[in-house]
Amino acid sequence: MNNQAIGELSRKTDVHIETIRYYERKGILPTPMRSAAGRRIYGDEDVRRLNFIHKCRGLGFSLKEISSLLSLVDSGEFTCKEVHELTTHHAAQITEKIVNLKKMEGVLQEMAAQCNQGNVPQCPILDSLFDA
Amino acid sequence: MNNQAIGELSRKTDVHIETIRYYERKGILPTPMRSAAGRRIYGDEDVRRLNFIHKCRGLGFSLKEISSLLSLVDSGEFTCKEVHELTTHHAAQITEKIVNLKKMEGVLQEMAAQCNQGNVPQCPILDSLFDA
DNA sequence: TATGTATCCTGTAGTTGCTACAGGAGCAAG
DNA sequence: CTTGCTCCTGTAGCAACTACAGGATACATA
Repeated sequence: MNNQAIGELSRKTDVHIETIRYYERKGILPTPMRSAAGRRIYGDEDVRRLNFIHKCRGLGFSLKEISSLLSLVDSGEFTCKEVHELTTHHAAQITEKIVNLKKMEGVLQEMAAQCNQGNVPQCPILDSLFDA
Repeated sequence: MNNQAIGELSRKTDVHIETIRYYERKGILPTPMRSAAGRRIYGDEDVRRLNFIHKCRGLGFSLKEISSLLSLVDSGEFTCKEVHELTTHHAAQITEKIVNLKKMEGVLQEMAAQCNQGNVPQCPILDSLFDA
């Protein structure tokens, strides 16, 4: 189909209408054709591209990173190596986030374990948070 | 010390001056006394409170959550049980984040492993991202 | 006393990735 | 012809800051 309104694109890709327009403003989706009345008209290529963006977002890529990937694709001059680098770099960032969150998790669990959950206004969790 | 300027509070707590003023605007730090010339004056209690906030932020608590904790403390009517609940709830959220990030990490590593990193304009990573 | 520079003030705008209107216009069916 | 859905633009809000601009004050040194 090459004559889809924004609502249909939205349903097909599971991306909110306002998010689609946002992506357009941000230059990550191309400015589409318009109907006589000024409504956006999309084709299958847009579905494909938006699915790509959606999938990347789901993997935690920033819009900037997605832009880079799409620029590579659009230029047609990408190499597999470049894409691999962007991907592994991103994976490393995620790994780092995981490490940090695990540290937090550990501290929180440790604090919670100190606590007898009593009904008294005294709490080892707060104590340890207030200790500089 | 009970006559500290914002810069000193900042140095003691490792919180940026503008962040301190931001916390004040947000109502998470009390509006401080002012000098004759209108400069903020802080005491040791502020150092303690800001350290608490800073530590909580480092553990991934939102300002809203920190507000709740501080309200409990300020009211003096908290129980250890309440604090324990807030803490374990937050820990559970972090655990969830970790789970999600690990999924992402797995997918990314899998994709990257598919790739031979060649110098050709063809890439299994992109292929799998474009496939809906 | 003059001067320099460090610190402080307010207020506003930018960041990221959206989401949520308000207020208006078009389209399709009964 | 009217009802209700979809679409349009433009603006403002969220979190949690950060980064100025443009001005006032404080303190040390010459």
